[in-house]
Amino acid sequence: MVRTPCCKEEGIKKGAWTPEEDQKLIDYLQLHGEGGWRTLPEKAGLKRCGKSCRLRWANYLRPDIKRGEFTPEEDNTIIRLHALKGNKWAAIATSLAGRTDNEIKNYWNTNLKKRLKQKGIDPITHKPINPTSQTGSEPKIHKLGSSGSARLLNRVASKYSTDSNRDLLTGIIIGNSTIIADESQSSGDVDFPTKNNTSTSPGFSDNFSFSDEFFSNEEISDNVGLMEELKGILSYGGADAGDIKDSPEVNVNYEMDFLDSWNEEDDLDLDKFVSSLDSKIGVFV
DNA sequence: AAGGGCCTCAACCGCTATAGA
DNA sequence: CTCTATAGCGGTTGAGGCCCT
Repeated sequence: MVRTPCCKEEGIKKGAWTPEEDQKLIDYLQLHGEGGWRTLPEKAGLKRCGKSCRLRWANYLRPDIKRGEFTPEEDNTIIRLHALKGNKWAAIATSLAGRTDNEIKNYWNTNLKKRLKQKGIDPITHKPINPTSQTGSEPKIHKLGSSGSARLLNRVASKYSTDSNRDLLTGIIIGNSTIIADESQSSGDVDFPTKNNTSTSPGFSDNFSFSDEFFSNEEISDNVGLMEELKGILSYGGADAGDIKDSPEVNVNYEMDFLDSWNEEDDLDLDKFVSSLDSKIGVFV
């Protein structure tokens, strides 16, 4: 059975939209609101199919659409969410205000995917393609400035790195450009990168890090960067449980609130925070 | 200047999901 | 329950611009 084409009528225009057509569509939608796409073209005086009108509006003409280059923060969000959700562009777009799924998809295919490959990261799995064979200039490695913060990240990572979501979390960590460093601890079954996890390991080498375009050394080593990382990890692992199979039963709302209310001027007692999280989760090494 | 190759991104296609009759 | 219309999604295409030779 042959599917009926969406724009089968004679005289239906295809291809690039003209400014005049755009204006007609805008005028109509401002007057009547969205919806009724099937009958919209005729009412608006457009020789287009309804689907084409809807897409033009959704991807280009909507007033809340943000145009222009993606920021490093947006890059990072896309990478992290792609590690989490895969090619679910519409789902990813909900986390980027003013960006459309189409725009994100294009940006991923033309920029981010390539950038990941250049860094030796598989853009599908978000894992290193071949960490032992990387050559060329040594990438700069971001190291966390505090052993406490490293320990915290490592613990949070370990907690959420069960078999089902380990790859996912690996992507999140990689996306954050961080070598989770804590030479004093090992997570046992979990092969998360550590300072001592060298190129002989099937995991990560010290050569493996992300581009400075995503986080500067300063951002990573200071508390602002750390807070963002923690929020990201906690929200993926805890608050957004529906996205992760076998997600922990641990409620991390308090920690999320703590991170939300924390500001740059505050002194951060990481050991205390670690203890708080540790006592709640309590399953780490 | 020309033209060939590459890149970007708006637009399209085909499919699924959902709502309502 | 079935059918139809519509909305939404992800993959793909192709026009146009840019760059290199």
